[in-house]
Amino acid sequence: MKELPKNFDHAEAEPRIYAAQEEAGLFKPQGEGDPYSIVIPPPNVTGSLHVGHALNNTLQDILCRYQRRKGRKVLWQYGVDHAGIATQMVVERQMAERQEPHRRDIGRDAFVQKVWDWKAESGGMIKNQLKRLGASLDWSRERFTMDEGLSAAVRKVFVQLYGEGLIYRDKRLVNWDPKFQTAISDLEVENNEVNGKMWHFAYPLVDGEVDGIKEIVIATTRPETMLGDGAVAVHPDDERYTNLIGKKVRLPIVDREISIIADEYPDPELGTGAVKITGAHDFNDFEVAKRHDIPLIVLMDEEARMMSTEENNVPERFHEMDRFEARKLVVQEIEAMGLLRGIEDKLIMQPFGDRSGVVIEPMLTDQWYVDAKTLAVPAVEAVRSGKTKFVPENWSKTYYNWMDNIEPWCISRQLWWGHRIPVWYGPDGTPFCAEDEASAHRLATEHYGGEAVELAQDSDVLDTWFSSALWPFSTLGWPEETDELKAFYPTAVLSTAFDIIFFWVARMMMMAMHFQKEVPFETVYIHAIVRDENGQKMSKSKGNVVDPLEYMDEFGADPLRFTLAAQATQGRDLSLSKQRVEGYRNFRTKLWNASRFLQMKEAPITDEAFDPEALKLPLNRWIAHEASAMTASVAKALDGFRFDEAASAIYQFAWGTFCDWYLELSKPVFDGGSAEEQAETRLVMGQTLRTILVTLEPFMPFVTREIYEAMAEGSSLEEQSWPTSDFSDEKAAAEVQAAVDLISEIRSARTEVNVPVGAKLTLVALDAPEEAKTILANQSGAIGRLARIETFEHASEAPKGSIQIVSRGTTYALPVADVIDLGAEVARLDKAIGKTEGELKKANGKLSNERFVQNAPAEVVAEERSRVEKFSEELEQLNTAKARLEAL
RNA sequence: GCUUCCGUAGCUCAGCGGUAGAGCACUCGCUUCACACGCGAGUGGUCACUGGUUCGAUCCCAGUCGGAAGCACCA
Repeated sequence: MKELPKNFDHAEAEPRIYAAQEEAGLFKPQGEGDPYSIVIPPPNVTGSLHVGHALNNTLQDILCRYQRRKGRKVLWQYGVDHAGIATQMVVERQMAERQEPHRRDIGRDAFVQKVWDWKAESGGMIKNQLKRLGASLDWSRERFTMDEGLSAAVRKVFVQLYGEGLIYRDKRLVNWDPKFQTAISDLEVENNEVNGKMWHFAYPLVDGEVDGIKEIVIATTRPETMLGDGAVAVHPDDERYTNLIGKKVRLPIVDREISIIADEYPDPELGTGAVKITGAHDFNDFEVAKRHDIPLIVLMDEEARMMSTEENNVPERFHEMDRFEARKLVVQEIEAMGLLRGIEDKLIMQPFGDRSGVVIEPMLTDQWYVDAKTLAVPAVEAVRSGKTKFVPENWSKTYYNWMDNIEPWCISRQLWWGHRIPVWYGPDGTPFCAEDEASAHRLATEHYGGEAVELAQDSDVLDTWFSSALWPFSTLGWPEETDELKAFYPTAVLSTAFDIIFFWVARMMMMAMHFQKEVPFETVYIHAIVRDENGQKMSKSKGNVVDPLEYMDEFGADPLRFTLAAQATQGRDLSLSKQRVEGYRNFRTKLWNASRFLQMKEAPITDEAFDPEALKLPLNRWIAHEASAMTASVAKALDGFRFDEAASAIYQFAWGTFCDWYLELSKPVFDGGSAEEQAETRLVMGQTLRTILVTLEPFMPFVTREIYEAMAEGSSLEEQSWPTSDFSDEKAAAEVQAAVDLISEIRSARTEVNVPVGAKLTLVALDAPEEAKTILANQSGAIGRLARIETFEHASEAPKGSIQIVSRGTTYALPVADVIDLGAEVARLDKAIGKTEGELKKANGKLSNERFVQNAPAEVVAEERSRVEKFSEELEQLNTAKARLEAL
């Protein structure tokens, strides 16, 4: 044994241990066991570790380390994604800060090179942070979505889906981010409530009055879009407007005639019941416009500035005007024309780009789409049939809900950083989709009858999620048929927060089912959201973001990990508080000190053959019995993703059972036991510590390894397999438990009656049955030391001036003579009597209910009968004790 | 509006048909030879409310109230 220092220095030990393990190749797949794999949800290349990562990676690490102990050949696949918008934004910002030319000035290739340079320098910061956390990822297999291999996978998938008609080009409205000047997905749009206004504008009827009406009033929150109105719609059943349907109105400012049409879309209850239809700038209007063949009039350019063109008829004075300025001007002009009919204040939902923070504009553009509806069918079926399971199960509803309402997936982005769309256009715009330019040329040559032509590649790139949707198999080498793919696909678990079910899980499921004909993972484990200690969602704007690195600095990675695991309950968010982390730091210290105690008693972790059946001392048989129960329950908990239950089972056993009782009860063995008993106890101590360390290692990989190193003779923690002892000895367990109970009751009585802590007492067992006598004899050392009993006696009558306690049917008297506080003792007995009476009454009540006796299962009734018996006896003894006391 | 989830000790949360639990906090005591980041002993709960099912409900069902989240919509 190497002597453990008085304290564990996490700041020194953790990096040292991690480096040694990485060096030793322990994080790579080991051995010949049944493969087990997890792919990390790829962090953004721009990302740094936040508590969500800390939680998710702690849980994955626990699973991986646990499976390694169980002999599985584990691959935990690492990698990051290229985060199209985020990364381009970061690099552009950096260029601006350095006052370098804008990307448009340096051109596409130079800019992309700059991004690669940035990545080499500052990308993947999260890697070292994950190492600090102790994540046992296989770093040697690191992948990046823009790697050559993964890019090849992307091209292959695109080309195949295109060939199958599952990728197509279409002109539709998209969410346009005017800041980044690209389409973004619905999921990157945040809808926020803002204070807005609703303006009422009158559009005059062209042919004069109809039934006394000369105008129709529409309401809008976005006046600038009226310049592109193609119609006014009313509900066909809205009697106010029936006579106006088919009439024309004159659109002010642009001075254009548009029709009043009937459509189911307007809700007569809302606004004025008449809706302006701006097909090119509103998702709902777009649908209406399509139904009625209403022209789509585009008003804005890529920066969401107004345009004045021949097609849109917008007056020249609006040209290149910001959309919000245009709004003011439109209102002004309408008012000047006397057509403003009202302004209301209104809370409106406005879409914002989650990264740019600017108002998103619906824009009519050409984009590439994936036919998600078709791909979703097998992906849904895989979950319905149970091939992939959600844990907790109820998240599958969210998944179905999303999948059942899935929209075409817009995969093109007007960015420079990302996978370029593998489509080339001929001089007449004919698209040729191929995995590389040469193949595109072959297709083109064939198409144009042997003539070689110039081709221009589509300038857009693919949505980042397009490449990360392939992650579970592209990281394993696909489209190559690699050994890894064969061994590790499908993966065992995907662990993630619920907010990514749509973003990612759904898309991985679709791509995997289509290209592998096999699910990407057997289980989707959805973990909680980490909130602050007040249960508030963490956000930068609230300033309540907890930095996991700070906790690691202060307490080390082990306590943070244990805290996260212990709080990772299913179906509930977790609140992370410093106090909690501190508490588990204390647990680590407790274990450390217990190990130092073992060293003091010269009880190392040995490789000696250990057969619990051969143990002699009930104490040792008891702890072996408890230890095997603990390891079984931890395994069961982990198999069911109950990290909280697993953590608490270890904590309970290590502190509550091993330290508080076993080590204390071992002390009298070392005081007065035989040499054999001491040797046996040393052996069992070491074995039990080994069990604790092995089961705790997935949760606290650092301190467990440090202790094991120091305590073990000739073995290392990493070569231990998961303890699977099914040893059990109810008799020994009952005996030790009886002693533990008696000690507790004596301690409790002593305190309540104010017996001085140091006073050594005599314990008199009153008419004890044989069984109790045996236990008393076997456990006198333990009881003597822990309950401060000097002598043990047997009698039929309690000595005068005794505290009396009833434990497991036997009355024990503790003569304390003058020390006794008579009033306190009577109160104590009264309390016990009251409690027992209550229980007795409840049990009797049940048994006197005929229907209970008739209907309840026999064993429940029997249990209740034995409770009555037990409580009656106990009550009698307590009453006798009280009578005795009062007779004094 | 639709769909989830949650109301259990002061706090954070387990439990989920048959004796209410943990950690922290709190109170009292303790230099007991591993540990004061500790040891020992305690205090603290009509398990949100109302009905129903059941021999029996914190647990199942329905509703009410309170809180959170996601999705959709708001001209």
